[in-house]
Amino acid sequence: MRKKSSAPPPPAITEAEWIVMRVLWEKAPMTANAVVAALAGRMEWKPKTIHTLLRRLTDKGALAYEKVGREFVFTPQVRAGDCQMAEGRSFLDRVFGEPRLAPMLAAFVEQEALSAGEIQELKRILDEAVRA
Amino acid sequence: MRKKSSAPPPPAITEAEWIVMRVLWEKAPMTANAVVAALAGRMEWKPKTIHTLLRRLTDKGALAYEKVGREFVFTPQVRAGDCQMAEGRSFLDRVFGEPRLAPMLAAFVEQEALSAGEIQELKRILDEAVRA
DNA sequence: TTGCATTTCCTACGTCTGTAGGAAATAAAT
DNA sequence: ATTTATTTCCTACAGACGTAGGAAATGCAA
Repeated sequence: MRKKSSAPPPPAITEAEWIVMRVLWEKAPMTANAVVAALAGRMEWKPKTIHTLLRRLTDKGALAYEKVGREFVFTPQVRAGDCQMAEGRSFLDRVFGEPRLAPMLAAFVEQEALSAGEIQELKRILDEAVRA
Repeated sequence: MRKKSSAPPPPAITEAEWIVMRVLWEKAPMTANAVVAALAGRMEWKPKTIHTLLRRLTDKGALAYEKVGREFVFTPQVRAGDCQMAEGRSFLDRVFGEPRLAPMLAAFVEQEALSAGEIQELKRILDEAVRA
């Protein structure tokens, strides 16, 4: 049972920062260079850019580092799920005026943005939620 | 059957702009002053601020005005649903790395962020989507 | 037609974000 | 102990955004 997270609200993460957080959440602990390597090709970012993002994320408490040799090894200090929820609620508020999922789902349905397969998948997720 | 919107992608709308768009989508056509009045109390915005937002929204094509007497009467040029979908996909991409709803729903479930009532509501929405 | 009150138009400014460069520090090699 | 290669630290800068002020225009009243 995931904790209900009444802890301090996770820091706001910007678009570019989400990209580096995702690699960290997947493979941390990682050195700066490992992050650069993981993003090479996928992103057209100079290493300096990634270093800046790592520093900013560290400044805002989303990451912490430990010095190993002369390199820093970064580890997330916030859970992906917590950040996703915080962003999700803020998104729902901004775009739908309330923090519930229903209006968003309704909008997707209304716009015929869901395939039959995805509808099944969503139902399955909800069924398991009830059963849990 | 809502159109599938293959039209030009709706312009990006910022946080503050969403607030004014929501009142416009609800009660347009409206004069600038009507918008100011509608937001008075709810927002701590000076009228000038709202005027700026109306101008920026007009500049980016989200609104259009018609001159009536010496006032402008504003009307949305984009549908709420289209903007919500565009924002939604961009949000899902940014935060979950893919534009599907499933990971977001799974995150809400995982974080126990859904009441039993809301789960029922979501299921109902999906059931009607199938039946449509 | 001349003021006047109201609206719109243009300008501003600090912060955040994406994107990165150069300087300084420091571990490793010789 | 020096040199050198690598890492980190500090600085930068343009564009977007929140927030708004002052100037200019334009209907309306007298």
